[in-house]
Amino acid sequence: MTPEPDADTAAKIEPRYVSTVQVAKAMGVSVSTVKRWVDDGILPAHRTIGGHRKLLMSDVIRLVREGNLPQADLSQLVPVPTQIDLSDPTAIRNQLFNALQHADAELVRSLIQGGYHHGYPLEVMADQVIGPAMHRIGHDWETGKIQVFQEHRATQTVLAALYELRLQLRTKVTENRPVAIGGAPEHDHSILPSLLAKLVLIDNGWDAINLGPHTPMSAFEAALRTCKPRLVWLSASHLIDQERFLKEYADFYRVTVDLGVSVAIGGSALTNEIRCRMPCTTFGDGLSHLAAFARMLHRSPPLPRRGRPPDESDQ
Amino acid sequence: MTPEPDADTAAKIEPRYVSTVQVAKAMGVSVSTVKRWVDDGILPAHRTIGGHRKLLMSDVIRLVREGNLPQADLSQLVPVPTQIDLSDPTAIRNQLFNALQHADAELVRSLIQGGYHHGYPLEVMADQVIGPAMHRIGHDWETGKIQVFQEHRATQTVLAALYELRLQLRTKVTENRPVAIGGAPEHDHSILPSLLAKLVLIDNGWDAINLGPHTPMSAFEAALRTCKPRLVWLSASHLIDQERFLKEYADFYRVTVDLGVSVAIGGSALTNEIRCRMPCTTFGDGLSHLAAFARMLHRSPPLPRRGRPPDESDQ
DNA sequence: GTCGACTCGGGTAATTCGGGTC
DNA sequence: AATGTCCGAATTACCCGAGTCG
Repeated sequence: MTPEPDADTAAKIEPRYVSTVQVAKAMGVSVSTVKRWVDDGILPAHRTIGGHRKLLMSDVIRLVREGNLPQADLSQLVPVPTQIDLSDPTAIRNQLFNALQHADAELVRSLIQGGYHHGYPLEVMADQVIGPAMHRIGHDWETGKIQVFQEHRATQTVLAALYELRLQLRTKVTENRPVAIGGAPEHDHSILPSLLAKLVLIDNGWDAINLGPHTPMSAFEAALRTCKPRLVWLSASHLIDQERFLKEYADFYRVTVDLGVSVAIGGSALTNEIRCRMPCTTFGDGLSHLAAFARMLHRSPPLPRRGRPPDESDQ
Repeated sequence: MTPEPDADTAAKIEPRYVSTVQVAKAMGVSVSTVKRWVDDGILPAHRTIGGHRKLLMSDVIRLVREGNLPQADLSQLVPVPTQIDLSDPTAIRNQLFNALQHADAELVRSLIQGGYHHGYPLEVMADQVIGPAMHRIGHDWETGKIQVFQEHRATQTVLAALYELRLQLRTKVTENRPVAIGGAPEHDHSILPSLLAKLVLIDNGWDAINLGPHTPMSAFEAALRTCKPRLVWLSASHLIDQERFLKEYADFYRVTVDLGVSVAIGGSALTNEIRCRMPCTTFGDGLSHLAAFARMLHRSPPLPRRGRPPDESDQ
């Protein structure tokens, strides 16, 4: 894995270098083999001062094409077999929107995975690419520009691409990943926001359990007691009965305080009016907030449980 | 305590490539035979620079399932870490149920993929393993034995495993695959049945488009006209307003007849009483029916369109 | 400056290749 | 005609202490 391509700024990407291990995995051979190929001059490589090999992606691609490994898993290295523009999130978003309109699943996959592997953090992909594209799809549907089935098909296409991307996230070897639980509230049947939240958390070193859409607050509460998470996310895109939701949420939040669990809420359904009535640890307009909060929390000790002073043995 | 997950979480990259010896062992033939098959073009393979053959797993799976080789056990190729019993679907189902109860995602993945690669067709896995296991989860939830969130978590776990399995299906060459479209009707929010139908169709050589849950019949109709499928599947697990559904379905069915599209319906919500009132090309109690019907249809010419004799220019 | 993760070497063991033969 | 087996040579994979990276 690349040693943390930090997530603050993601707008500038240079010619991308990869390590021997990455190439080995992509081509299905061992690291020793890649090193030997480099040493034998088959595969050009630059060296760092300390002697580490740094391979230019284009060189790897060339070897893969000239050699006979066309279907090597270059999705980790070369997201784009065709010509797509990854220069900035807005460009990706527009291409994604078009690809979704034309139901080009292959292109959707390339754009989402390409953007991620190109260096954009997952939360940026979610907030600035996938979210807006899907929102525009939804808008065009409401205004009659596209049909219902196209919206459904687009959702399914993105879903498939995201589950494929999930397999490529950097799952750090460091065990003891803190647990997070989340989902969408009752009567909210949107799938993507909560799945994206899960992926973002996984990408940030968490062990995220997604309860999926249409999950009543009572179920969150039960999951809380069973799974002992440090964080709960709630992604609300549609609310049927606001008052009832707020009431149940209030009960739920009391439990999280008792258990010392942080609560992160978000979603387009949470208007200013509503969020003012929702106590929580953090609110975010997008998954970038969630990611930042999760990173912060990951380095902090658990919240103290109410009614019990912090134990000396903590920390 | 935690249900004892496997030693180190399988953060390892799925071996997309396998060697000739691995294939030979899995298929019960000798290495030379595999090499000859590769050289004769029967089995596609790529070579490393040094000349070693690297076989793509999906190619192997495809060969095994097309040419019906005896006792090919591809589960040897799939890393099955723990000792699991693949001897018969019932055993897998029970293990799957337990794994879902304990939220052992890794084991769920191994069971589903292991069963498929062990030789059970996808429709068998769906009808005799996944379906019953999820049904039992649902039953235990209704009777209060397990909690809501466990049911949700189980669904999400299976979902992830299925999307991963999807990448291993014989999605080989783009050889004029006939198009199928399907989904769940309005107010039916179950995800798995329709996804399983999609996977079964893909595995049987179709190009399946899943519109997902909660899709109104009008959307099916629009998709029909746009995508020109040869087959439509409708998976109904929950019906809110039966009469309205039947009425809208009747309208929809008329369109399918006009367009010469076959209609396959199924799902636990379609009781005898209801199905008697639903005209369709075929009804199935499970995906085995759908698979058989799809295979039959794949070898047949398209249905004639009503009111117009088959045109020579039809493709 | 500490630290964990990654990479480099190089040596050795294990696979795989190709061809020829049963 | 199709497989299975045996061989030396070439290729690849595994191992591990030391050094590098961020």
